[in-house]
Amino acid sequence: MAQPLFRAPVGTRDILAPASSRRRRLVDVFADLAGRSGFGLLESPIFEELGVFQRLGADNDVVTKELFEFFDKGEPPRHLALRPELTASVCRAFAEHRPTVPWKIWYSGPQFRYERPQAGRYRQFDQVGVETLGTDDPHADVEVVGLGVRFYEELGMKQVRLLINSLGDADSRPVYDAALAAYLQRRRDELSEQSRVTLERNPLRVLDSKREQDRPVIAEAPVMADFLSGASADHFQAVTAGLDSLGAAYEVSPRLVRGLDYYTRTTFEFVADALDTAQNAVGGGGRYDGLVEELGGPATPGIGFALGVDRILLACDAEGAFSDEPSPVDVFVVDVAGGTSAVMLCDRLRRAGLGVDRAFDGRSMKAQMKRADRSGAAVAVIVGPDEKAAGEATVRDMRPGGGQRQVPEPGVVAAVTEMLAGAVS
RNA sequence: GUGGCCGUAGCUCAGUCGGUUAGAGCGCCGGGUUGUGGUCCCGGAGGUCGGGGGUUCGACUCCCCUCGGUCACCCCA
Repeated sequence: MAQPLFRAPVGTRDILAPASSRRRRLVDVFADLAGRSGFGLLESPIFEELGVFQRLGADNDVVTKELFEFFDKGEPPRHLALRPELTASVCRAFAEHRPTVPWKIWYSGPQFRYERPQAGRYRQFDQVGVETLGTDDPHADVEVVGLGVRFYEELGMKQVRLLINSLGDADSRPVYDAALAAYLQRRRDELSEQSRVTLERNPLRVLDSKREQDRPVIAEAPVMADFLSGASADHFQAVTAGLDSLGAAYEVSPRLVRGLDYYTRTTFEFVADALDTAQNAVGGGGRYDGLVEELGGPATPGIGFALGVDRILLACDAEGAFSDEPSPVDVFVVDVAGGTSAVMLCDRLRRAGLGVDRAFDGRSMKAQMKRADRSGAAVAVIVGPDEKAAGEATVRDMRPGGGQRQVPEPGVVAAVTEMLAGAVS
């Protein structure tokens, strides 16, 4: 093949129409839902000072191995990184601006992680998300989680499961961590080699292992639920009770720990059962009560989630939800009389608010009609030498069995509008 | 970062034990008498067989390297 000189970098890709408009519609659905729920849009930089992300956890792959880092031309150079996620940026923005609480924001946009691509995983990927900062009211948890549930519903997805757990607070978590570490150490020999390494770095993460060998050990591991402080247990209870009142189905998943280290108390994940790939988590989030403080702000509780746009779309494909919308083109203008009429008619029809397209290069009538057909337009406006001479245009119904009529040029918009309003399949 | 599989037209693929001008479907372009799409028919354009090296009289076919894709691990949305 003729070798292109360049191609999209590994793990990135061009998204062409109509897939691109479908993505945009998905974000629109989310934006609408978040907006109606009192969340305002936060637009934050695509890159931040490296330190912002390093607060996510020193032994986390996302910040240790997967960061796109670079230096700018400052003197001295600033150490920057493309954002691997957005919660840290949100907390940084909160610490910087000190908005009145509760601060409820939503976001969408690309994020970057230097990983090997695979199904549902890209180096540049898109997420939508919400965050509520400044309150640890369990009802805020319910609002956030419930928003996620309703979003999938609005997309028409049916095979999404909500997994939820509590990781405990600053009082209970260390006790559990110690108990878990002790337990895992005791059965260390039964663990996979990988998990033994993980055990040294972060015992909690061992629970995340997908390796068959680790299953028995994980199955019998102590669960956080037994170590929750009274306050944490009450909080979790209130959250699940709230979800019950929403009629939102969920599964308490004692071993759900999630990847980022900053999570406390409520953690949750949305799993798409329609996806038979390894990457079947279409969203996840939780509470991060210490993160703002980590970033130099006032002690501020927070909760939020991020949903993976790419994976959601994959899951939608798998279960046949949120399909492509029909063509945005209502009318196609065919001009075989020099083309000047098309220039004018397209403009006039577009100004009337209609979706209008046309052909170029003075193609034959047959060719232009074919284009009109492919465009999905319900109506074609045809101008040939006869119409041109008479100062008229033919308005043709492209739908099966549709007829056509010739109208004076000034009446084209009205005739088209009328035809579009008429019997539609 | 590690491993498996794959790499032939824009897309999806076929290509016999290595043997002449590398094929199909879809898409694209044109045509099927004088101005009309969708079905049908005819024709056409389009490929240095991912790239490089090697083996051979001869490589799309075999070997090595490399790049890319894909899937899994890891990690995560």
